[in-house]
Amino acid sequence: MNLNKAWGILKENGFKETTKRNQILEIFEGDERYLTARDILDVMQKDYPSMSYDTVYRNLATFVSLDILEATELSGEKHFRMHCESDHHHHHFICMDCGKIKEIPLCPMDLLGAALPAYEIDNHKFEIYGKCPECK
Amino acid sequence: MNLNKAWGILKENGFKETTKRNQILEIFEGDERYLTARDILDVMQKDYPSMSYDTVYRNLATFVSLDILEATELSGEKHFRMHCESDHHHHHFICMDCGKIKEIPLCPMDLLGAALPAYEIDNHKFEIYGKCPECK
DNA sequence: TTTCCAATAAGAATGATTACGATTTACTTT
DNA sequence: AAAGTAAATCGTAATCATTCTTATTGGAAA
Repeated sequence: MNLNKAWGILKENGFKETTKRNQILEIFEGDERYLTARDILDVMQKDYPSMSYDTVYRNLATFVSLDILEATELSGEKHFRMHCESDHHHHHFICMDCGKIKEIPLCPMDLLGAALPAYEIDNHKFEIYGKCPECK
Repeated sequence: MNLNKAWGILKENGFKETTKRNQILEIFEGDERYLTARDILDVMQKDYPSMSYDTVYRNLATFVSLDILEATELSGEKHFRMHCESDHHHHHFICMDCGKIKEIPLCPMDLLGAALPAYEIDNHKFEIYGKCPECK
């Protein structure tokens, strides 16, 4: 996901182009790690000392709802990153040192198939945690 | 996991037998759902109006560290339940309505095998969320 | 340019969790 | 059984992430 595509989605859905919104997206475009709301605020406040948490959280929620960002909960805190470009469903290895991810092309749900008849499956989470080759 | 086994582990590790601790364990023994710290406190305060959060959280952390309870984070809150009896590694389907679980006997990590060479894998999470047959 | 409504700022509120000094309790030793 | 000791608990306050509220600002349409 890049800035242009993100703005396309936002415009399609009637969201206004604001400087704050743009800078939040720029931060994510330039960082492949999972970031917290605080991470974003810290960067933003260098340029906008009056930046508020509310603006960060509100926009992060907007971006996630439009599939511009993807979110996961790591050690009790919500983390965000640009939504993957790859069009097919996949999962992530997450480096707990640097926060970078590696795509895992397969999904365990494929194998489960009809292993859970009578169950309504709404969602699933599969994540692998550890250290990437660079951090090891 | 039952009360006796839990107390065996606790005694082995030098923990004292207290009434509060015992009642927390009894609650988990009698409930197969994932419960929050608040759930525990609410039940306990009927018998012990002075019960404090500190006691709940401290004991939950103790129990998890001794593998008496297992924990997971559901919609931003830590949830706990008795550690499964089954000796082999498995995962869970979790009903988001009633909180009950169903064991999934297979683990996606088996398939990944050597798909992540050079990566240090410390941990993984695989959970399926939805509605169980009773709640559907 | 003016107007309208979304977007933001500022700060208070909330909810979960942790921390801490004072007190009580369980277990050990006498 | 009584006393000693360290663990466990209480009561309360602090902290952290997140959300809410109200007034103000800013983007874009008329």
